Amino acid sequence: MKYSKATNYALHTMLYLAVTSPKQRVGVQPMAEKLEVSPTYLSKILTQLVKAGMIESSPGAGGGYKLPSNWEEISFLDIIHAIEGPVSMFDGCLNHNPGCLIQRVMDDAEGKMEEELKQQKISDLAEKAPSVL
Amino acid sequence: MKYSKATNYALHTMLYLAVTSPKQRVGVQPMAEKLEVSPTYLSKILTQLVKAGMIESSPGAGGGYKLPSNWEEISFLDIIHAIEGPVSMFDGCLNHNPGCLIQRVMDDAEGKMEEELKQQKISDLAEKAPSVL
DNA sequence: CTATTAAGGAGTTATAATGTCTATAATATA
DNA sequence: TATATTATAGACATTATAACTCCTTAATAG
Ligand code: SF4
Ligand code: SF4
Repeated sequence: MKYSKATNYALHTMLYLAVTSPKQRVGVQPMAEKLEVSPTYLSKILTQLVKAGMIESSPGAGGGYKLPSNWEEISFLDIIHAIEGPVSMFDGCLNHNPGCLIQRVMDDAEGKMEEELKQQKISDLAEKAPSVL
Repeated sequence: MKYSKATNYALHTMLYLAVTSPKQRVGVQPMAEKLEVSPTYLSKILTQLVKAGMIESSPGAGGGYKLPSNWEEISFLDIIHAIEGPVSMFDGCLNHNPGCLIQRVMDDAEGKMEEELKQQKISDLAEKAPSVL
């Protein structure tokens, strides 16, 4: 029951982009250095974020990543879901009882957490901590 | 980012005990059959629960497990912590900034979930769904 | 055309979860 | 006391997943 390092990297790169360049493009290398992770591995995570619409990419010289136009709406939950997938954290139900209580309690609790993560926008953090990285 | 099967088993055995025998002792075998898991593996999980004070055990003939006297106070969170440990789900902080915001947001969100899990008692489920297993 | 950068796929390694086996300890009962 | 029963413990094996590497391909700017 731990968030993966990939999620950690994703959150940090998003914050990095929000702080340093809402408009300019940034390549993998500088971010990989900051996070102390290999560029190739971080690249995979960034590709996942692109597919989820969290960032935009362009190849070639002068290319790199940048935030999309709606970046101020992006929440922690969006980023986490982009990496971890939207699946439920608990799926121990054998379905021998429709509307079971164990499953419902767990889902409800997870819902509370997601509610909070949905309200936390990456743009808020960029304002409050402009030099966090 | 998924709860382990062990946590699933733990929750189910606790509910089993709460429903079938708040006072009588139950061995591993019947529970292992219900959950379709090997008795030896379930045994380890039960031992963890014993050490955490979630259940009480006695060896020998006629032995087995039973709930402690304060069983009505036991919450989902207690059981989950007994298995998963009390550690934070997110620890991606390199500590290069005291009171960082990413870590705080994640911890706050986790706190919301735990708050909910703390309020959900296993005894409530036993009342509401007496024949769930 | 060439340098630069992202994307994709196949593989490897590391780590943790899951499960098995065997031996030991404790208890009730005959 | 002797025996059957049950939990506990540790070492081990297996499996699943995360984490990471390497190499190739595609796209773009100049
Ligand atoms: S969560 Fe409920 S319905 Fe699902 S397997 Fe467990 S007891 Fe049965
Ligand atoms: S969570 Fe904040 S302080 Fe910790 S490593 Fe990330 S940016 Fe730095």
